[in-house]
Amino acid sequence: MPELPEVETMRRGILHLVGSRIVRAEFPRGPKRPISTHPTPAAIVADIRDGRLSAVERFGKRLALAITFPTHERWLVIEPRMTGLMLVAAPPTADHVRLVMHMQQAGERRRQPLVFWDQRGLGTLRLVDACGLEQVCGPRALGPDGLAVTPDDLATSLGHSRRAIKVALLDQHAVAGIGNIYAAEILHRAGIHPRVACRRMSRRAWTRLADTTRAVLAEAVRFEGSSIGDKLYQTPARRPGRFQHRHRVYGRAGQPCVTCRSAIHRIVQGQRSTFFCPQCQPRSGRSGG
DNA sequence: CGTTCAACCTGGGCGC
DNA sequence: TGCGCCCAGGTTGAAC
Repeated sequence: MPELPEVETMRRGILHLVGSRIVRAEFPRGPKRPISTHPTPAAIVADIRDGRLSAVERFGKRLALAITFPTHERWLVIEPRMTGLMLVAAPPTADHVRLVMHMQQAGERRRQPLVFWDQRGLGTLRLVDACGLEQVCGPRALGPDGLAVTPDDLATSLGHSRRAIKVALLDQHAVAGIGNIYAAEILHRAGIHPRVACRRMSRRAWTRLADTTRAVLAEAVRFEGSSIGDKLYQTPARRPGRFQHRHRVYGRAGQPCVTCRSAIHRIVQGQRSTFFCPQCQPRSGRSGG
């Protein structure tokens, strides 16, 4: 579920814990199968204990918690994948709680749990040093962040690609943070057909796409992400996001386009659903407004 | 280079 | 009620 806006909302929702100490951490017994971690859960628990949360960063769809000690620093890199959530409120179910960090602010007695919850368990946790962070979240691993991507970034990395633009937008090496929902919403607002080959994109189209990408993602952050059918995704305080009310194409196959009233189409690209309006998103150029 | 498929998982919705 | 199937916001690696 979580794409850039959802992960950014997670980041903001736990920022108030910066400065607090990890008194204790645990991987609960509940889940049937363990999630993927590196190193082992036991090693992570031992290595983050008594560390101080000194920063919360986001790299594309990944969250990175800086944990500092008197002598060194570690980063806990969290990849929520489909159903992972960071929570400071009571989790939806007890049996999908993957990691609990008991946080304590300096001079306070009260402990506050910071939870990673993941129903499907496809999420991953990695505890790395600064060098490891570079490998996992640095520019060799991820392209420019979706909130800051420029026309030049896109034209340079994708301008010669034969891939369909929708598929390319999901490539985290090209732009970091876009997933299936926002790829559809961005292309609709930019008036670009999802099957257009990257190499056929004009300079104007790259500009429109980069500008729209930043705008849509920033707006989705303001609305705290998308909670489809109020199901899984919620903010750390367990509020649903509100950007789903502004979706124009995602999940709307057969329904009228909000701008031109013609029916939204659903196709499959790279084994994933793509939603678009054939009227507003012509294969070449731009028809209407 | 690019595409396709399977795999990793749980759970909701649907048709029968 | 139950079963089988399809679907889902992501990523990876192997095969072609």
